[in-house]
Amino acid sequence: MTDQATQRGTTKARILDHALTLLRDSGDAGLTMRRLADAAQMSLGNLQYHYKTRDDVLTAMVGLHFESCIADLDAVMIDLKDLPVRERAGFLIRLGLKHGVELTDMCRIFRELWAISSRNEKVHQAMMAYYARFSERLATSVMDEEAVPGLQARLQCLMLPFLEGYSITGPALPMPMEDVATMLTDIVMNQIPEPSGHA
Amino acid sequence: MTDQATQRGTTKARILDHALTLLRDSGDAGLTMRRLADAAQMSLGNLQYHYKTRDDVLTAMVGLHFESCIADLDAVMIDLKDLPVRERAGFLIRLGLKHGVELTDMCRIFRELWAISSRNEKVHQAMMAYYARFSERLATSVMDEEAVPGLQARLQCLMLPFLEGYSITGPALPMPMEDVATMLTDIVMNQIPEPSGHA
DNA sequence: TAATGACTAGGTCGATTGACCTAAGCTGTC
DNA sequence: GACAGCTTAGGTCAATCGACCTAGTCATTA
Repeated sequence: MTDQATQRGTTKARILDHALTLLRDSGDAGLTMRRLADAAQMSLGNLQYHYKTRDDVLTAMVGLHFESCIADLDAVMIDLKDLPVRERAGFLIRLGLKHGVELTDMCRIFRELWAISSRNEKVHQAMMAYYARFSERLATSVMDEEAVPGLQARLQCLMLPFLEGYSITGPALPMPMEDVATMLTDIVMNQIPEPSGHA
Repeated sequence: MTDQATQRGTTKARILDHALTLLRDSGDAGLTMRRLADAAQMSLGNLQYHYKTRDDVLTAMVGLHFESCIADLDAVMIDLKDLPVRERAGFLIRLGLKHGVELTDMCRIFRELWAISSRNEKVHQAMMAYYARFSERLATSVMDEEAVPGLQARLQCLMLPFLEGYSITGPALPMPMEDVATMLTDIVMNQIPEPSGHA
């Protein structure tokens, strides 16, 4: 079962991978079982062997996408460990803001999921749980100790909404991304009562 | 043509109104010509008399929704004219944050439009133009004169992304809305070099 | 009176959908 | 060799879709 166990994971992952691509490119309505089977180069029957209904595909896909997002953040954090606080915050903020300017794949998928989540309680719960985990890691990757009570929570409430909102409204704003990044970094540093922060 | 002129506007508005409701409740895929005709209590033929294709409905709907959003803001601004800056900012921020907590109809529609806009250039352009107008009014309704060069732009880049992002991530954040409102109000006031700001 | 705009009620068309089904082939494990 | 898991290739089913069409009604306008 060694090969099969690998294949099992691979096939399902392949399906979900193509499902995400379809969702990104053609939206909720564009993600049909037939198109998905075509994209994943398998028969419809086989697709339905792995995922009985379209809804099963949807929920599994959400899980995969969130996991990969958090994994992305973890991967970046490794390189940032030893940087000073301001550098680290600035780097993470710039990374987040870029999604809006370039309209990342990840970003397109999130837009679809936001729409789906307002009509699908299961997806909505999954997204909120993901955002909670994600913003927590974001905050701790800026400051891993609690210098002031409630600092982590404040950083979460500051960065997560801003970054997500910028991914939608970024192109409509009157300042270049770099200036926005500096502004937000200043604001974040102002929350931290350290010699690194200014006035 | 007096009656007809009124009716013409009324009928189209009625169609778009029901279209927005359908979009909000059942998403992009749920908004079909037949369902729309049913919802608006008219024949499919008549609906197609007013809007030849589904795409015509979509684009017209986007325009209507944006106009009504800006009109909403204008209506609120009238009552806020004479309040002190901090009160005004706080009121507007709380108003914006509420959309996320309660998941307003307006908010649901925006989520659908975000998804559509990433696959429809026309809708995307319309949304960016709207956001630019909206954030401008938001900024001027906090501070109508430019106390410092670039202040308006900074307020726009601060408030719009945050409020829109909060409408998605709000329920996942570890602080109650009221505290987030206070934090954001403080940050906004810190941008304004006035005796009203602190520290 | 003739024309026009708004509207109803119905039908047709090809195309697509999700769900479900069957019969068969393949490849490892027990 | 039996069995389980994975896969293909096809089919059926009722339902829905957007677009297009026609024939007719009714009120207002010119």
